[in-house]
Amino acid sequence: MRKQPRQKRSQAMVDDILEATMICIARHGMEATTTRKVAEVAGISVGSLYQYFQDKDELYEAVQERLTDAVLERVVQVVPTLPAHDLRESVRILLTSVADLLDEKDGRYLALLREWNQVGMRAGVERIEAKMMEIIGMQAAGRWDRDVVRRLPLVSYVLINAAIFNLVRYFGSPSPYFSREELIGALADLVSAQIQSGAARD
Amino acid sequence: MRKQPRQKRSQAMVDDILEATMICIARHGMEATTTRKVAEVAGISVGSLYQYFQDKDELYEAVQERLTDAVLERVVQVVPTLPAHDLRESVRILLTSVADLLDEKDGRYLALLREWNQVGMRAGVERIEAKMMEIIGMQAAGRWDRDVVRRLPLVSYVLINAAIFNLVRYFGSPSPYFSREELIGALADLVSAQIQSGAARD
DNA sequence: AGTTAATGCGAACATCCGTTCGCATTCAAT
DNA sequence: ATTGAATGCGAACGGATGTTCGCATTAACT
Repeated sequence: MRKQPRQKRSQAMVDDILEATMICIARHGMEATTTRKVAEVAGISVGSLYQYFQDKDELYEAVQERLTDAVLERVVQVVPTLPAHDLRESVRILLTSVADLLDEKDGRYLALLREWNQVGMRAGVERIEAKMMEIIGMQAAGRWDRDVVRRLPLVSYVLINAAIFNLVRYFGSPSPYFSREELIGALADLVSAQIQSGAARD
Repeated sequence: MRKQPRQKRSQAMVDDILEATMICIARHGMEATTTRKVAEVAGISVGSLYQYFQDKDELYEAVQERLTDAVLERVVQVVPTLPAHDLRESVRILLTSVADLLDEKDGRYLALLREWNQVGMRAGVERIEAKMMEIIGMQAAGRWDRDVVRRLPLVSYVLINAAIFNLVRYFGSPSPYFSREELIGALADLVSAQIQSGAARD
């Protein structure tokens, strides 16, 4: 990378490049995404691409950060509205806001989230997980009894992963047997029931 | 592919090649796995590889089938023992048998399952899912009340995905806060509670 | 032992990849 | 309008990849 972008045109370019990268990944997956294709979709040259990103990895890191930021932004946006609802409805609202994001822009975010196990992508899932843990923790504070809180880390882990991967899987190839809303409803049931019950075991 | 393997040495070779492919994927991921590396690990030449597999894709398909077969074999093996236990214990046994497989052979199966969203790999997850649905259905037959059974497809879908991806994620990078057994326990709680309760909603 | 078909090999080929670099263009400041 | 820096370009480079093909080796059968 030669320098930080100083002129307006180049700042817009960084944005175009990231957007183009996401489009490429959404179209043909991460493996088939090349610097040349990204440049082509962005309407620039490969050379310009390398002025703002040291290498392909750095490009992917930036794009992953974009995904994570987008998810977290949605989540944070709805958090203030949650105290007005019961647990199940809160979960439903939360999941719907993420699901809406995955539906946007021809599934650009969805395609990215699907590649979570690619090197350099895992950090994103961990950031999302951490934020969700925090939100659950806030809901729990002083309201639920000790036993529920004690098992919260494990239960949260399981539930967050369950929610994320069910959404990714369903949106990637929706089952004809139930709708998006039914899926989210089932997940909301799952999460709220499991948290409130405190999990049957000792 | 020139011909079907007729001699013993060549039949063993097909096996070596598949094993080598899995080792390569486990070591450096699917993206970094090349025909040359596979041949090297298998101790053969690239030319020989192409005698038994038309192209790289066919190799991957075969390897994915291997993974699916291995998982289903384990599952089918423990199914007859399930009626002796309650639902939660049944789920625990089932999950443990899959988890054991993922632990085997330096995580060869785990690495493969992580790449489920790669093209040509999704069929495997669907086969596993179908089998699990069948098992759950058998357990349900005549034993659970109508309302539980009616919601079974959706609830099963959610729970199976929750179980698979929680296992894959945990085994891929285990959390230091809880053990493998605790994770499986939590999943068993989740699945059994959710199925038996019939899900709180209408 | 000799013959033939099956099997194994690996250098060679075309293609594509990530990345670089010298040059052309544009911008901002004078 | 001139200048010097910032930005944009794309042909070119070295290396890796999937795949092929003619030849060497091995097994099976007479």
